Amino acid sequence: MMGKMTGVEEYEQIPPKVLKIYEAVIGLLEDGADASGLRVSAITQRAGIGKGTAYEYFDSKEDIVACAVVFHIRQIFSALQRELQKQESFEKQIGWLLDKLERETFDKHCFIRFVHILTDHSEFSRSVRQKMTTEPFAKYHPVNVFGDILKRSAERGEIRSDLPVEFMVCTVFSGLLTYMMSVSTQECFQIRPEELKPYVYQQILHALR
Amino acid sequence: MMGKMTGVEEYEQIPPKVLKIYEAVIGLLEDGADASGLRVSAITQRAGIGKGTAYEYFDSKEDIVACAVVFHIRQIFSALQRELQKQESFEKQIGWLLDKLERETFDKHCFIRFVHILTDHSEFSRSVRQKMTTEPFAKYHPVNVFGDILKRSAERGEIRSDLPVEFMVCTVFSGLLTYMMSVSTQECFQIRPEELKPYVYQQILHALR
Amino acid sequence: MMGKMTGVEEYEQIPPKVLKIYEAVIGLLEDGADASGLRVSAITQRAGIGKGTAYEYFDSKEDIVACAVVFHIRQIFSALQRELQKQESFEKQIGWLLDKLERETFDKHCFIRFVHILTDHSEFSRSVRQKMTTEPFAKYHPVNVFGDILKRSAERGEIRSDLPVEFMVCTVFSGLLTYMMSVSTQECFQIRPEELKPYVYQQILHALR
Amino acid sequence: MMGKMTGVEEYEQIPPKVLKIYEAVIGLLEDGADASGLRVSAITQRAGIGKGTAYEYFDSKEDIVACAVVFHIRQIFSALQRELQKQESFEKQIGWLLDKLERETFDKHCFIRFVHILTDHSEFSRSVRQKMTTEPFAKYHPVNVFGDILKRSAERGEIRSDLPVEFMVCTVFSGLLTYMMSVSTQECFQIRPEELKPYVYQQILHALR
DNA sequence: AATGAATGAGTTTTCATTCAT
DNA sequence: TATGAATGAAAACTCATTCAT
Repeated sequence: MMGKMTGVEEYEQIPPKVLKIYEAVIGLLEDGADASGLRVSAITQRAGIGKGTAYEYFDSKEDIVACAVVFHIRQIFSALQRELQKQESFEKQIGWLLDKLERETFDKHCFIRFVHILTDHSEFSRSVRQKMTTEPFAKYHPVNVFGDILKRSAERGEIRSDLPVEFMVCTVFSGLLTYMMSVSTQECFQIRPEELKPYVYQQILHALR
Repeated sequence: MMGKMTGVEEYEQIPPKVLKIYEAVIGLLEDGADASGLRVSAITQRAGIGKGTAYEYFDSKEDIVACAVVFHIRQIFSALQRELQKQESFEKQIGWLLDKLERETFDKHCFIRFVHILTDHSEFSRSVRQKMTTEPFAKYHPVNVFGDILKRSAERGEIRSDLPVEFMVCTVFSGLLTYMMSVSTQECFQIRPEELKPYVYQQILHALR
Repeated sequence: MMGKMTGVEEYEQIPPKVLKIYEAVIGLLEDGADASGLRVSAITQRAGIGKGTAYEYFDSKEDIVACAVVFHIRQIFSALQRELQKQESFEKQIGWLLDKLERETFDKHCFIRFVHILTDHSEFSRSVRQKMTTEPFAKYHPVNVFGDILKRSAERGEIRSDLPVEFMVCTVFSGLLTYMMSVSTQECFQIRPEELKPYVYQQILHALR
Repeated sequence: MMGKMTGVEEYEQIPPKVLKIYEAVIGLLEDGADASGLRVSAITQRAGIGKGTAYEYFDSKEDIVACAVVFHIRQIFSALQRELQKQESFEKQIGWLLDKLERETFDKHCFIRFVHILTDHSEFSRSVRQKMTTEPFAKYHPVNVFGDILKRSAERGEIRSDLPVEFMVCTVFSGLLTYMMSVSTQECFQIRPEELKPYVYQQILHALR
């Protein structure tokens, strides 16, 4: 092989063993491990490959995890993009998003992970953020995915067009976050996600229309 | 000494060496380390104490870090509570908060860390959440601190009172977090926090009034 | 205080805290700890004294344990000596011994410990053996205790007098050992101590009469 | 590698590095260390392997030592079994044993170690005893090795057959141990092993015929 | 004389990384 | 290319001993 993985290769260019590694990392993260606590042996064992093989494709453990997370975020958001584009109106897009986040724990975790990566200042997050600015990732960057949706909705006149698109992205994020925080905090204060969903829905639409 | 530290002792009951440990942990986290990557030797060195001393007060490294984080969150939010109560109106409280988060990196990190702990599902966060539900922590629990503020504002008629207080807490949190995300996302699209601040301010007030 | 304990002081000269230490060590050994695995904190805690206090009386942990074991062996065998001397005949002495070892787990362990110390070649056993040759321990040395009994029995004509007393001591030891081994090995082959006792009794008497 | 070592694998299935570890442990024990005082670094250094390698095959230091001791006991006693079976009569077997124990310090230590393990009640001995009851160890279990010898002798009419075989095993063991004790007790009363040997020989035969 | 908090040297143990196969 | 046994540097953790009180 020529060079090592960067995490921003096109899907087709990713060797099958690397895909297995990515799946293993994400699986372990879903199971509650945290990024810096992952062990290479756990990853390769779950991936069903030899430990040495991981080092054929990556330079270090940190690299493995960062690439896997970048890959995962891209997968989820590119799928999200396709699905969102199928919805007819902005209202339906927001509704579909909230339903999706209610149904798919996997996507919810990915979204939360993305927010963490955007906000914290650990070395790990910094390196993931750096990878996410590299082409060809940019078009799947969550900020761009939502930005596109919003731009088109504004063009169609479904939402106001006097606000900078970046502000509107923040509004959507903030709404989704509110919703997901409420799910995670059910332990400490009692609201059920179903009750909250319509509030959030209204809040986002109200702010942008 | 009787038992080991739990992280929810009253400030006066915390031995001086333990305070040094807490300060060291927080200092290292502010410097960009992430919770599970901290080394006991780094902590005790920074605290200026012997390595064994840490184990006089705590059972394991995980415990040290979890207690320090719990202590820190409590310190920041109890101070925040005092300050917020000095503000005359809800509007001024939100304004003061945004200003504070812009000024004080320290508080900003604490806030972000708290939201991460509230939302992710790692073993570490779970243990911190568990500690935060233990008395006498509860009255400084961020959710309660903001809950109180919101309840009083609703009573004074400054904000609507038809929404569950928990939802309003989430709204405030996610608004603040969105603001803080903008700092990290400057890399990928250009919004400056100063520009976003008034928008977030409006959005929070708008959603709650 | 002048010098540190040697383990061969007369009972009256042993300070109360040292007696507590000895009891704690023996108690821990009875509970299944092995000599080199004992911890000073466990000993002083069980003794109900401060950790530093142990070092007022002893130079090191090894010293504490060796002195305690020497003390214990002496206590048990000096008590044994007194009791044996009350028995009228050699036959009754052997019978009483076997009954005692069946009843008193404590004494049994002491006896086994003594045999271990006589036979193994660890640094610890060497140091205990060395202490046991120091006056005023000698008169309670198990070999002498049994030697005296046997000499008197020979003088009274109860047992043969053509054998060196050392050989006869070995015969008694060997018989007792057979009995105690059978108790310990009940796990792997099925004999009950009660069944074996008469065999052992006969074996010893038979060999010496 | 699948699972960790248990100490009862067949000789051929034991990886070479594990054999080196076993040899190192036994060597260190022969040199006077006691089981719980062994250091992993001393073991691996003597074995000529990396420290981490020991943990590829075992879970803990305790495990390493227990497995090594079990292995050693089995080796010695299976060799002993072969040799004893070559002797024509029970008399010759006992004679050969005493000569062997006089000559071979190595075997003597193994024998003593075995008796200690059989009789004391430390956690370590308990775990070794437990391993020794596991197949395929059982057929080399010292009690069985001697039990077989005695059963055959009884069948050939060389020794009495009215005694339980287990009791006879204990008699042989305690006779041999008594002999070995004399070496250690030379310090306190003067019997030389050579003088004692014929006496022990007679005593064992006498008790069993 | 008695204490026990503090220590750090010395352990055990882990695990990313290498490299011979 | 793929492997996983072997490694050792670095980490967590222990605990005998000291010493200020």
